This record gives sequence, structure tokens and C-alpha cells, in this order.
Amino acid sequence: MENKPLGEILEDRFAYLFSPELLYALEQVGELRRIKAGQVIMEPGNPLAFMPFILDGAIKVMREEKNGHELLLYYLESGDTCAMSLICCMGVKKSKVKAEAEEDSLLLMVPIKYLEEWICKFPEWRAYIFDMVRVRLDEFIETIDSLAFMNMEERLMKYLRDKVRVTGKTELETTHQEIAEDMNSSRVVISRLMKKLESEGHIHQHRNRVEVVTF
DNA sequence: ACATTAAGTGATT
DNA sequence: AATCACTTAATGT
Repeated sequence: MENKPLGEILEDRFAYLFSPELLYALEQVGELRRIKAGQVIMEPGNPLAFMPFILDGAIKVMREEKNGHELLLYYLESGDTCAMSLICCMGVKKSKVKAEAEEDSLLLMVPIKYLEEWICKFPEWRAYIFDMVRVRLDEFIETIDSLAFMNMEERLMKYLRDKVRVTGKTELETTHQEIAEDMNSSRVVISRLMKKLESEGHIHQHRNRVEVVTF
């Protein structure tokens, strides 16, 4: 995890995208937040006061049902910001999703009032925001595709692939139960599919740990 | 040694 | 693909 001053971190992440003026503005109004893995940072219904920039780590964004059922929608990674908070500016004031840190993460919280202000002020900001909305929308389509057209086995492979990408590790510390919850499936179904993937040589299994080999 | 939690399995819908 | 009921295996106290 980064331990440098904010200015340098922003420089590292956004220098190629943003002008020095915008970087400076971000540094002035942004508030740095360190989040521990597993920490819930947004619940459905909560008002959105900030747009979070992911400087380091990864955030998992989920849809949540009242009775506790969840579904993983997508991950936010370094350099990303949340589409929910962008749409917030256009009228929706409350979150429709739950967000939880997948790993220890570093966020820059920018009050949402600057979102609109900077769109007029900084052309590169406008381009970045529009691009973010596009990327998130693409991701949404991908999620819908997987729900509508893929069977459980394909969904599970996509899940494991995404998790490997986001964590940067091929050793995933997770249980069949947790995977089932993320995918809104049942543990038994996941266990059977995991066993199949193992027999095909895609993964190695241990207690509380999955080793992804051929993805 | 015992309790708890994770993972495997057959049968049924 | 989900659920039930049960077994087996791994881990912590």
C-alpha cells in the first residue's frame, strides 16, 4: 500500500490524464481514506456525498436484496471511480448498491459538487468522467450477459478469472460458500462445479483456498 | 478428544 | 440448478 504524500500518488495515477491544475484541485479538496479488506464502505439507501477514486486496492460493488442475498456486479480498480456516484449528480441521491473493500484500499473522496463544476472547468476531467461512465456501462453489459447467457460453470470461471485479475494473485483465499454468495447460487452447486474444474486441471483446491492454474 | 466449519455426495424436485 | 439430508475431512480449543 502506498505511503507517499497525496500529491505524488495522484501524480503517479493521473499525471498522464490530468493537467497540473486539476491534479492540484484534486489534492486540495480530496480526502484520503484508508480502507481495510472486508470493510463495507457503502450500503444501499445511503446518500452519496463523495465520489470515490480508487488510488490503490480494489472495491467490489454488489446488488443486495433485503433478505441478505447478494450479487457481485463488478470491481473498481486503481484509477477507477464509481459510476453510481457519477449518476448521483444527475438526480439520484441515494446509492442502489453495496460496496465493500476486496483488499486493503486507498481512496480519494471528492465531494460531489466538484463533479459538475470541473466538467466546465477542465476538459480532461469531462473526458475522464464520460469515459468512466462508458467503462462502467460496458461492465454492466458484461454482467448482464453472464447472467442471461452463461451457465453456472461459465459464470464460475468468469468469477475466478475476475478475482485473479483484481487481486493480482492466483491463490484465492475464499470458500465455496463465499463464492456461492457472490454469485447468488448455493454452496452445493459451487462445490460440484469446483470439483469438475479441479478434475479438468483448471484449479487446485485446499481448505479456504483455491489455486487457479489455467485461466 | 471434542466441537466447529468446510467440502463432498446421492436423491429429489 | 436448487434443496435436503447426510457424510467426510480439516482445523481450532
